[in-house]
Amino acid sequence: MELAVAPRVTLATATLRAAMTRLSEYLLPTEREPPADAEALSHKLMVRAGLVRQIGAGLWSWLPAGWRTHQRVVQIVREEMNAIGGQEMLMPVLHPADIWKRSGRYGFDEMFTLKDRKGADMVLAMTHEEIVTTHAAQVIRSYRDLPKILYHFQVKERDEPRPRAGVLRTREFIMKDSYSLDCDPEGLELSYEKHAVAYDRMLDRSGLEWYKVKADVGMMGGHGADEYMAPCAAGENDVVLAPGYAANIEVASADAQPVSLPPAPDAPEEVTTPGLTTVGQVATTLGVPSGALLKAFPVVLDDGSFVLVMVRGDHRVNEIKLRLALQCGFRAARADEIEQRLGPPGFIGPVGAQMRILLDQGVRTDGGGYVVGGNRPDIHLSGVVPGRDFNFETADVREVLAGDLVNGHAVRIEPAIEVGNIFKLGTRYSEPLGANFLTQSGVSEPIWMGSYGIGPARIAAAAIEQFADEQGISWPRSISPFDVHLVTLGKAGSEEREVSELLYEELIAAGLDTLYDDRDANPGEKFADAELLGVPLRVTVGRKALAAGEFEVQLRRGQEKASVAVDGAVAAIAELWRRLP
RNA sequence: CGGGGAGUGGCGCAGUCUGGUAGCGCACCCGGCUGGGGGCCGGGCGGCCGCAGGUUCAAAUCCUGUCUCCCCGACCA
Repeated sequence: MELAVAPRVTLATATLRAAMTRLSEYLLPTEREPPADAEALSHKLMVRAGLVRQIGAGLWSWLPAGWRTHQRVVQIVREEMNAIGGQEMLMPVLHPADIWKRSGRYGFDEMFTLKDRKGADMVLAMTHEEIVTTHAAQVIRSYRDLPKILYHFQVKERDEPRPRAGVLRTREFIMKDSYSLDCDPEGLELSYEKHAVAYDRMLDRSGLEWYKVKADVGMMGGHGADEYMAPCAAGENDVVLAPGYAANIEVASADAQPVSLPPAPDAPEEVTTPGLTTVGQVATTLGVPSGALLKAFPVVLDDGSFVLVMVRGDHRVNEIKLRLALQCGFRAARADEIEQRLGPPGFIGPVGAQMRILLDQGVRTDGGGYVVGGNRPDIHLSGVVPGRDFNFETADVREVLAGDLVNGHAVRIEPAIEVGNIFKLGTRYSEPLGANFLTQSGVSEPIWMGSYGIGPARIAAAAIEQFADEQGISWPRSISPFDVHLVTLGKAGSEEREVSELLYEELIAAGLDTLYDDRDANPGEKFADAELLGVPLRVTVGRKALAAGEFEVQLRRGQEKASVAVDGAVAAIAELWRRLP
């Protein structure tokens, strides 16, 4: 049996080729059962498929096959960063604490800190804004030195309160973080847009389903942020989606679904509600929808003043949106404070309240009476009309619900994992760290910065979450640890085995990354392992097909089977590979 | 940080209540059979039962302390 010499195919990942990948020699410790404590699908499958192993809470080692996937994602990210003019560098993980003290970001609970032998405070990198900015301060002198996009792939250390779901939320992980340095807001805008383009391409190339959503800037500070979300069951965030709209639920805004209100009488009426302290209880007892109630959420601002936040009974206050609306930090009022300022918790309301009242914009103010707490034990008021019975300011502070409307379309809400984010930092770091440059007119100004992160491990895990089936992982071809999983069914010395050896060499020569299952194992075990690992193409060399002059090929996704003629097999396999998702 | 659960061989577990010197399945090693969906037979290796202290003639088992891990929530630059 002779194999036709295949034309050499050029593949994007050609530079990553590794030589010997015979399963008989390869470290791929597959397990039949998932770890008992694993919950998330990707966690179970990554361990079962031999991709990763845990060494402590939120601390994971990448085994050879898992690392291949990680590195493939890294390479995609690198290529797209380079394509927008990014310059790859490397900054340390261990930092002098002083730099973080100067930027005002020292002492977070999530920050790992330590002392060196001289007793100097050190920190482990949570991110690298402080470090790049320090370098920029040292090195950037003039507008002629700008703009720049600098990036690296480096370990981040975060003492997460609760690591979870395998590789999805860890205390140590590799992130590609890039930083743009510009002269002015316009320059930053351009760098930000370049990153948006690069991120779109990275995620498309990685084969993921993903959304770009509007996001909270959080404690990064700055002027604007988008997040890249991969929908999956193990996701930690909820994204709100409608045609032409995508936002993190933390900042999402939509029109509330209407609720029918009873007509309001001329004045509020007292109703007795003994012991009824929840919206559900009151609504049921009074026979009105819970949306016809107003819920009071008293908060104490950082300046000590009280604000009574009111949302519809079927809505929830979104604390991030509330913080944005208040432009101020706050905490929920304590029971004793509520008692003192308003009335018994469970019966508080806006009528007669001597404080600022913030009414969510989902509340109708065009007539119709609401039920509110009466600020006295066992008393509610019905027929309350905002504006008539109490004064208020309006703000959008409620959490969006599935079915709410954006541009007339009902939104849906999906769990998703954040795989990347882009932030406009502005001068948040350049000012405190003195990263200034001289403008054309000789004036010293702070550099305008942006910061952009993406997590290869999360991309890998999200891909598993999105495409796995009963049998195991089903990789998108661009980030699969291998291109082809070659299974020989022949015993040592058989014809199948000899042909497999030749085919293996030819596949590699053709530029296809091939894992060769040359173990002396039963077919069932080989197939089960192949499906668990999830390489997109499986080529099987078996006696019957070989006698017919064919190899069997199975596409992992959908498990569709096909045959290729032994003559020209490599070219045919390469062609199949090219057409994979 | 609040709530819940768990630490026994590489993985999954039983044994703990009722103390007597550790067991099962898979994996692994050796030999043989089988050879298209985790197959079969025989023979083996491997664990100071998370750690420390205590009670006892005797502790995986009872007591005290401690460490670790997981899940839900809070948190999440």
